[in-house]
Amino acid sequence: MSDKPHFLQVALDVPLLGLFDYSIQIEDHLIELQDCMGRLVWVPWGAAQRVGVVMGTSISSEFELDRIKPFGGFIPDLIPLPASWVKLMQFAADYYHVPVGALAIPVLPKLVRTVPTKTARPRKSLEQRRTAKKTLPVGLGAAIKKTALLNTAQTAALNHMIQQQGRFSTTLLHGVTGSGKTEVYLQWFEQLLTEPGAQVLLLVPEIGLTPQLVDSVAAHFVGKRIAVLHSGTTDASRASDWLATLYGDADIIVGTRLAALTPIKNCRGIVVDEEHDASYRQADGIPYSARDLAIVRASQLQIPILLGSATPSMESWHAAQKKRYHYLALPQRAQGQALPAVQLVDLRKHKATLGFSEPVLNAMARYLTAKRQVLIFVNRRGFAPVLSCNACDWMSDCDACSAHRVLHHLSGPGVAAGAVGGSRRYRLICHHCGTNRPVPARCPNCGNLDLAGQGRGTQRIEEELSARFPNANIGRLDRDVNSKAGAAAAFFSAAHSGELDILIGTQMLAKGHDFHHLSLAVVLESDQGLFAADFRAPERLFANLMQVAGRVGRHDYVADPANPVEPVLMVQTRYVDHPLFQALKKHDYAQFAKDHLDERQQANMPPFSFHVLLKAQAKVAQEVMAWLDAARTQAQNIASNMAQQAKQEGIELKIYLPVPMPVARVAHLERAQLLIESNSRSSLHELLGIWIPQLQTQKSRVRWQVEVDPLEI
DNA sequence: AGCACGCCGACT
DNA sequence: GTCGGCGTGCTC
Repeated sequence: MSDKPHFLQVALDVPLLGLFDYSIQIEDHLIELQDCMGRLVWVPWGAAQRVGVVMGTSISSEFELDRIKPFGGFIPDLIPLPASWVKLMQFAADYYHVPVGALAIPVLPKLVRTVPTKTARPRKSLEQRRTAKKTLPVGLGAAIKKTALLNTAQTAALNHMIQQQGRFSTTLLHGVTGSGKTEVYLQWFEQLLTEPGAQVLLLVPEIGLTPQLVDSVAAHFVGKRIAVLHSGTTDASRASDWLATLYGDADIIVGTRLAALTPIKNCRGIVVDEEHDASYRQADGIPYSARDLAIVRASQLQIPILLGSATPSMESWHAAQKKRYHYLALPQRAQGQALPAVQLVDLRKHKATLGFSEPVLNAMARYLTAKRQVLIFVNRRGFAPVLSCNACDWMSDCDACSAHRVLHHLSGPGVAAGAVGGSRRYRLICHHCGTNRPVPARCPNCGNLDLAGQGRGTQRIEEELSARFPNANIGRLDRDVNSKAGAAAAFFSAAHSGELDILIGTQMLAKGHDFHHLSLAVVLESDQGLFAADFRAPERLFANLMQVAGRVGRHDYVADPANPVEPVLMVQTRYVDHPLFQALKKHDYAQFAKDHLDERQQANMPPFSFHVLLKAQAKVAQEVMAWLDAARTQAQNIASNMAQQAKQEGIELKIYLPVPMPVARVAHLERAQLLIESNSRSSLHELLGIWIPQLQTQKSRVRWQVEVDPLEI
């Protein structure tokens, strides 16, 4: 045999770009070098051991040979991850300019990315985990299965998707809430799954909030095996569902953003539900867009992908207008129900007391009397956004962040009467760093006893409404409720059974759920979305409002002349004439999108340009700004070197001045950012390819991160 | 990011 | 006398 050297190029979850070479004695492992591709390995890393993925193999290395260590071993009982997956990861790493391992490793189940040691052998081998759980959640049986009849638009959409089979295409399915997008997904999947060994991928924003979608999948697919992938499952079930996906044991894979990166044996079609949803992008850790990577994946695999939304992202809408995506509309609700009427309540004419205007209160009373549910949409959790002193200018500022600490009720409902100051029933919590403090008995600044919460959040609305409507059964859903085990489920079950009369909640209440008893939805305030600094704020506001509208009156509404309680969405605003609200009134997404895209084009904003954001943080603000200034100079130099050829092609690179982030200080760290805008995506990437390595070589206390296609700027 | 090594304050 | 603070430097 040969004694030629052999090397594995391994991706590790470390903040260093590139792959790491390790030597391997292939004879010892009875393996051909090329068969190592995609395998999970463990390797020595400094003093520790880590799990990595083999992204490449070689018989030579650029690294100093005497510093190359032998790799530790293969993760046992595991087939290699597919070549198509390796390719996807490589693309994603190049595109987002991040280490491959930083993307690929964290999405592996913990039980798979554990270094096997002699002392702590895993309790079960991966092979046992894969085979033991033969019964993935399987379709629930013939009694439940009913294939709904499709209306004309749904049938057209389904036929279109079936025609795409076996080639890459992106289709935008634009349908209002209740228009039956899910049924199109399911019947399309059913077609795809008739091919032996085929698998399909369904991406959803947040599984916990869309259990009804998962239920309909289970109900629809009798005898099919479903894998569910999201961060909320136990390690064991995450591992077995992941393995089922990799080995082709699962037919349908339903998951959140991380499922976009999961290895799948034979994926034949992808659906991204609610494609506009920010949770596909929002990141703790590496910022990537699961929706965009799903499209890349489809293109690499030459399979069709379907993006569904009632309020498509401006990017997708624009792509559909430019015919890069197919466009399909489901213009009506599947059962022909009307969309709720939208009433704008002019806050300049109707003064709001405790947040509620007279017309809204009257309507609430009327709907409650008629035994219909009422939903109140509030965009702040907690009791009051800030506690302040009535005698001086003290406010409950967080000492670690440039933000107020939010006044929170400690425990559930129960009206907390009396003074807030010193009460043990309240806490001050910073929503940025999480610090949690008691409420001072007196003003820390002047000693005054009169401390009061300013503004209102979900908890205060709940309390005030229970005083106004003492006979109403009120339930609340926000992140605080959702974080308590079982609390969200209890809320939804009470809401669905009709036990609750008033539902109060933040965004998460507007997602996915179908409330049969609900006829009135109220949005208390939304105007900050109209004039926010973030250019995407109107898009988010419109999507939220449409989503709230979609909760209302989705079920058979029987007109009763004695009780006129038709489905209604009421929005309180000071800007009734704003085009956004006028479009909302007509449920006219296309009108909103046109207006808003025109604005984007005027301002040269995405999707008419591309963004890259350099974010930096350190303890001292000047240090951050100085570092960003230096980084900016470097970027300008790189850009001017690129400029000559670029100019001929009309390429522009605009490097903005660094600015502090909207919340400048979080957890004692000062944060600022630098935006680069270009009409050429490839020029931005060329710039990053030179810039990032330069930034990495200079050592500094400043922590930084580059974000490609940032969602918020 | 971890994790070591390294040189200065309040404790059994 | 040492436990431990986190600054700095390295990882194929």
